[in-house]
Amino acid sequence: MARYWLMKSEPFKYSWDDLVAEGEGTWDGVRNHRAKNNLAAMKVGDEAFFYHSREGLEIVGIATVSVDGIMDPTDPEQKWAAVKIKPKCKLKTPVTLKQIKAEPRLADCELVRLSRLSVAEITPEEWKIICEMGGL
DNA sequence: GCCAACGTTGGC
DNA sequence: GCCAACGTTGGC
Repeated sequence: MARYWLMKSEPFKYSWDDLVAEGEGTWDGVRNHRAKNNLAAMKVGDEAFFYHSREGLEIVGIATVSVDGIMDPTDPEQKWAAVKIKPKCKLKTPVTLKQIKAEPRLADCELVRLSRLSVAEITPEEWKIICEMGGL
């Protein structure tokens, strides 16, 4: 069964619009073991929220994993994982970090608990709640 | 721009 | 193998 994720990106580096413009993006450059484990656990067809960090601080869209289990092309030692993702749809209304923190049912999610984790897992329940908050 | 949280490094 | 120092990330 498909799992759900949340991927953080700084919009001035790589934004949702960049992903849409390219059609498919490689999620690389992750240098955190926990995030790497999450990346390695992703399978084609899994869905991920696309979150803008540092600026915006909100979930803007949903992407699907199109290629899983690849090596990070930016890593010369080839020990870090990466995946490719494609944009699926935009949220009708972005869900901000503020809203997520204000929602008691989302208090335990990795995004809130581990604010510095760039790739977090989202449970199916949390996924549903955030989708509803985003107007989907 | 600041600072807290976390990960990594290196001396012992 | 412990832990202090340092660097980086990300929310504010």
